[in-house]
Amino acid sequence: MDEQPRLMHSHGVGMARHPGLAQNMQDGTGGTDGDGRKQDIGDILQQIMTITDQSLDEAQARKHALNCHRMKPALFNVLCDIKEKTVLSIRGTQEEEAPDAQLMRLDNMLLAEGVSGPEKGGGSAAAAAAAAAVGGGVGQDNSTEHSDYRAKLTQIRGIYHTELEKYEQACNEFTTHVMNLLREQSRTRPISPKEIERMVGIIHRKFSSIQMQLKQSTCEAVMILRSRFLDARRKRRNFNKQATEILNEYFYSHLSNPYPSEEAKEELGKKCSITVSQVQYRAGTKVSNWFGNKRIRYKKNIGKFQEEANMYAAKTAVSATSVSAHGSQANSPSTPNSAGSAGSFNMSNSGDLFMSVQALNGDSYQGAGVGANVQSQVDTLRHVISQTGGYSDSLAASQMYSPQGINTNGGWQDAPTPSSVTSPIEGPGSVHSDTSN
DNA sequence: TTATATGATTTCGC
DNA sequence: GCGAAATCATATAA
Repeated sequence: MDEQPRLMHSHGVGMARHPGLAQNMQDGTGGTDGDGRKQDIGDILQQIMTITDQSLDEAQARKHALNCHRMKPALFNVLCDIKEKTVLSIRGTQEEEAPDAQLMRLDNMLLAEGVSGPEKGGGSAAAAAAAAAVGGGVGQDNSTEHSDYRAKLTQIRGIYHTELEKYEQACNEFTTHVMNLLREQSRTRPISPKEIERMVGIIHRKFSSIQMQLKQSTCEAVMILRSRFLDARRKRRNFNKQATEILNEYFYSHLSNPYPSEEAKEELGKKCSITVSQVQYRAGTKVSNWFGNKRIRYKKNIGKFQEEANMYAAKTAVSATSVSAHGSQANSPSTPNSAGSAGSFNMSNSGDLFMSVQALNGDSYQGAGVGANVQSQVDTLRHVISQTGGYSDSLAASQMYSPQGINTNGGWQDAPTPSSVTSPIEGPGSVHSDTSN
């Protein structure tokens, strides 16, 4: 019976430090002196220790009696305190873990990919970017694959949310169950609220590790989906007819210097509806590719492109003439400039045209006062004229189209001076009409 | 199925 | 970093 004081003291916990227990003991009928208290506690402990040796009925009866004992809450308080100060504190230090960076990364990724967070029309910016990358080209294929991508992403999103919900529900159910169980058990063994709390924490950690696995596999699924669609970007797709025409028009009307500036490339890209991938491509890269290929292939086999050149030259000349006939002095709205005008890259304003025609009869078309688009018009007109045999004498002395712009070294004159859409030649005397716009 | 056309990529020089 | 040239890969026509 002297086990109890030893127990108390061995854990550094004395009765005096437990107001509840002290109170109970003072208020109780078990006596107010120290011996009486020791006897009382000792009895209870003895009964607890011997409870397993008794028969079931007897044990039940004893259990009930113990449960109803006036000293029980006080004793449990003490035991809880001891537990907390020993086992739980040790376990607690071991279980404390740093904030999960991995989980945060996964969460951020899922958010960025449009899997978690608010739904934005079937995908996030990343999804749109990936889808844009997929399309690359023009037209229906793009939207088809885009929607295909979005559909698959939505599917992943759906599965993810369903599973997440399931896990959360299971977690809540299990937590409630365990809490009820512990509360129930707390009637027969000392369980502090802190211990219950800790247990809940453990359950949540376990479930969050399951959730992490779910997030990880979702991320993997999205990555696979994305890479599959991004691989499709590499797949060659022909530009549509309209896009090729726009590019060709620009090329042949800037034949002496077919090097569009970054601005011009972007503009052309827009006009051609060539979507540039935000993932890998810089804007205008597709246009750059096209011009790079075109220059090389044109130079390699000028004869083959003769007919095409004639066609576009004639087309451009006709446009220029019609513009001229209107007698407009201001910049035409159809002037392809950096301000983003619509329409094809045809001839510019009549003033420029007039000057260019004049220049054709002289030595130079790059003199002071020559406005934007002069070069393109000159290119075009020279070509047309050379084909029709007109201006033979005066033009024979100047640069003829055959091949226009390519010098003896096989390179383009002025190349690779970048030019804007509006002003292909940026010679010393040229006027930048694009900046005026 | 083959040839050709064409968009994309890589390599190299400047 | 840009462009030329070579090359790859694939779409399309024959």
